[in-house]
Amino acid sequence: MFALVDCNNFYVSCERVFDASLQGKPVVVLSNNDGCIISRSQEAKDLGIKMGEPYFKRRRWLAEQGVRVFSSNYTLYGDMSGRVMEVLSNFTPELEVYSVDEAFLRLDGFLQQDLLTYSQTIQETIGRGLGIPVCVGIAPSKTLAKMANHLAKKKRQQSGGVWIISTEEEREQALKDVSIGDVWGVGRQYAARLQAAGVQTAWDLTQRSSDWVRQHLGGVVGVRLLKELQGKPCVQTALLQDKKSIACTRSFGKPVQDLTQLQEAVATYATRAAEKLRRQKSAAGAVTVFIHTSRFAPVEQYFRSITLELPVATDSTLELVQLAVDGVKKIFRPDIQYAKAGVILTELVPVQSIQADLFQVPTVVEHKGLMKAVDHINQTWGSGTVVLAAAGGQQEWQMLKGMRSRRFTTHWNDLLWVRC
DNA sequence: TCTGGGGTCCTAGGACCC
DNA sequence: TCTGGGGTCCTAGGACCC
Repeated sequence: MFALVDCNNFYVSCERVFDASLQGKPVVVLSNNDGCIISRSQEAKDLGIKMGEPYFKRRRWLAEQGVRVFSSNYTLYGDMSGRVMEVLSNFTPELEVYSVDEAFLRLDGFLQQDLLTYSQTIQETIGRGLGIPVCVGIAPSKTLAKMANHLAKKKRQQSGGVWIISTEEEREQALKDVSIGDVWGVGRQYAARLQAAGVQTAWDLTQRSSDWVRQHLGGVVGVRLLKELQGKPCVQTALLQDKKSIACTRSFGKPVQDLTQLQEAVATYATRAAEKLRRQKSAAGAVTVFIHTSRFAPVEQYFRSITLELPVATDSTLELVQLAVDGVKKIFRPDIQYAKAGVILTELVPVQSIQADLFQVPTVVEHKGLMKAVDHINQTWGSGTVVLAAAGGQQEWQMLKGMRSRRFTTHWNDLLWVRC
């Protein structure tokens, strides 16, 4: 059996841990740059606020309703996520962290009744220890465990936040209770196509033949989904593995026209991406840089990107920043109002197995000591304590995040501020 | 005025090889 | 009239997830 443990309204719940006055109130957390609403407390959902709504459209209304609004504080959420996962790891020999707020636990050899009390213990332990409410779904496959978790949330009153699918009858009932668009792996496009073909619920899908599903649902992906719904596990999630690409992309706080400013932004993003790269002990063989206008603005649209290959893979911030800055110069066109830029590192390889050049010391080696020192300083004193001059000083393009809470658990100076 | 960011996998088709 | 068989690699695009 698999359990899926999923934190409720995760970002809002994190904010509530550090501010008791948020309990019982409508609260929302915004995406980067204060763009969209991406986490809502139950009270906010009850007010009719939708996932992904642009903040600016709702701003005044939210204020009128007394909704508490936060810019996103990913440093805090990431740290809280790590603590939740550590607690969960005590409950299973096999924990698969699936996303920032959810994880699969392998639970073999339990009786039905034991599963229920075990789930409640998990809920209580995380609730008491960390102040984060969670729901638990349990079933014989990951897709069904996702479905069970969905039902646990949907029928919170009845379920207490735990839902178990173990018997044939329970499986059939669950499949009939969940519409096809709510199935894990069925997005908007497929949902529309399936509904048009007469498939309304998960149960309807399981009544179709394997060949039919293969034709109508993305080939082998659909067939795997079908088996999972039948209770035969075959979906592998392997998110604990190293990333195959690493990106840092951001919208600007206000439009940018100036090449120097674009280069500063891109240098900053390349620095962040390089930090992530070194954390997983990889080196990049190629760097992609892009810049573009706002697709919502009624101006001439301009989308450009360039991919630069490295002769020898590297994890050096110095080299990656240089490449990114050179790249943006090549695709830059003046008189354009840029809204967003990004850096994507690809062709990642383990730093141990870099294909070296015969006549040159790889920068992975040459800059190793420097990078180690920089990472150490930034980890100890907070990211951004030391940066390259190429990242600029004023950073006028910085995204908006005026309503961010303090990074209570990770930043020494943020904590000090609270104490003072 | 103001609309996020970061990933994965699969498929089809083209180019190329023997 | 009739024009093989088997394979790899790469890329773009489309779908999905949180």
